[in-house]
Amino acid sequence: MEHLQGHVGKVAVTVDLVVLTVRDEALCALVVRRGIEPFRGAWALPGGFVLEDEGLEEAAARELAEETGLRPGSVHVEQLATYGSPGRDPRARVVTVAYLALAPDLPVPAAGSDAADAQWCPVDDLLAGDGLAFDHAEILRDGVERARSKLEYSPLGAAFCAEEFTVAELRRVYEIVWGARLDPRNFHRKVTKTEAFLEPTGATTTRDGGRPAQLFRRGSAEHLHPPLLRRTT
Amino acid sequence: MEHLQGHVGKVAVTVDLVVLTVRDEALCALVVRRGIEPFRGAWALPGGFVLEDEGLEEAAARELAEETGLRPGSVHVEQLATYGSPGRDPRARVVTVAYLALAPDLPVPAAGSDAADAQWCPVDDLLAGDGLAFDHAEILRDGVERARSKLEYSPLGAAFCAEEFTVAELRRVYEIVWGARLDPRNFHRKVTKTEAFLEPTGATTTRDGGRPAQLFRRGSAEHLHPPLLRRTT
DNA sequence: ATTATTAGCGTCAGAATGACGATAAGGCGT
DNA sequence: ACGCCTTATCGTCATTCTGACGCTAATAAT
Repeated sequence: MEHLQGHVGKVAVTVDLVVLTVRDEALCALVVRRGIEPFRGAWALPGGFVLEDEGLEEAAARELAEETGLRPGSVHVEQLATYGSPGRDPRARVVTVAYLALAPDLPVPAAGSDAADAQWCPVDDLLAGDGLAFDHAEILRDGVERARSKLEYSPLGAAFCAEEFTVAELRRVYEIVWGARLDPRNFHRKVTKTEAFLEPTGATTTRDGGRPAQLFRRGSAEHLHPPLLRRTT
Repeated sequence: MEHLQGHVGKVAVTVDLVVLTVRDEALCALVVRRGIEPFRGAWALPGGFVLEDEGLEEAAARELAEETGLRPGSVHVEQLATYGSPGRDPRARVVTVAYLALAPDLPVPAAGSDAADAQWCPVDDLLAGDGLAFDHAEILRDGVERARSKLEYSPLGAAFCAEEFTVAELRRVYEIVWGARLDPRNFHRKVTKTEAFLEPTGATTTRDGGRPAQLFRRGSAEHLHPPLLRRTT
């Protein structure tokens, strides 16, 4: 950190977004089709350059809005990690700061912007093949793993749900993100007994069929104590 | 991610290191005295520019070696977070990728390099005052919080210990990093009963006084199941 | 009304944890 | 050699948390 003269290479800095949602019984990520080389025609994570005088978080929020047109309040965004291998972009040295966003099932990506077409795609499909541009498969993998951990230690599973949701809807989120079945009764006990995890709205719904279920909002808790761990194996 | 032309500002990228160790009953961080403006004379986290054709992790490892002269094997290094507020460096736009390193109590920083003098300083002192350059107080705070969490969910407390250590030495690490007292008997039960947390060496030592204690090495576990949580409050 | 379906409560056994007693095995002073 | 101090390590017991699973409640469809 001693000299700022030009003998050190300046590099381009981008933000890339791992935007996850739960749709059609699958954990899905937002991907855009690349219109130019390299990786023309391949899927890529949405993202773009950090502008001058723009903070990283700010850039991520801007890209997210451009790409999805969602109201900022309803989406959880956090920094994921930074990727800067010299060869990750064949054109030039590019360091990218990846952000993880957890969103409820949104209408449809509002596209409209640069990216030809943006769409939700199951992460299992994206990670199974080799179709993602650059090192985006690695970034996506890290994002998915982070999301899985978040469900254990934080109440952020609710970020995948609508503003108001039932315990069963929240449980489906857990089951789909973790890829494991959970006992409905034990899950119900855990989330309702954990302080500040859920906040009852007083209303009920029958949209899941059967007996009416209470509707909840996200509680004020930041962390889960104790956590809700997957697999005791 | 569509055009790489020059209409986007290129920025300088640095790595900064939060190197933590446990010394003299306190959690300490490695800091260097700044020799030039801005913040001349203030303490700063060690760090430096990422060279061309150098990966981020690689740059962090290089800086760590330059600053401490330690054998790479004995130190745990992981990416912490990236900081890039437009105003964080008054001279120019600088994005820094912070790394967290957990080290055993090393002889003394080998200084020798650029940084005038490097030394260990208790994090409580560093965070109490306002003496850290740039946004390094925020970075350090994040690093300390990450370290505290790591102790809960991973066996990395051992990264603060020598190659071979006793249960009591490991417990002291927890107590100092968390700033809380732990019951020696319950701690002993937890760490010895958790699969692959510790690997017995067969040897014993009396360096802590009293009855000889078994020596252990870090086990192969990556995570703790179930975790070792602080405060049940 | 009957049935299907989901919500939500209750029970019980096993695991994990916190509090803490008791014993083991060294060093040390006398 | 002997007792004492210190720390290591094991054990007990009550409490809490979890997994497995039975049972009743409340609605929609028939």
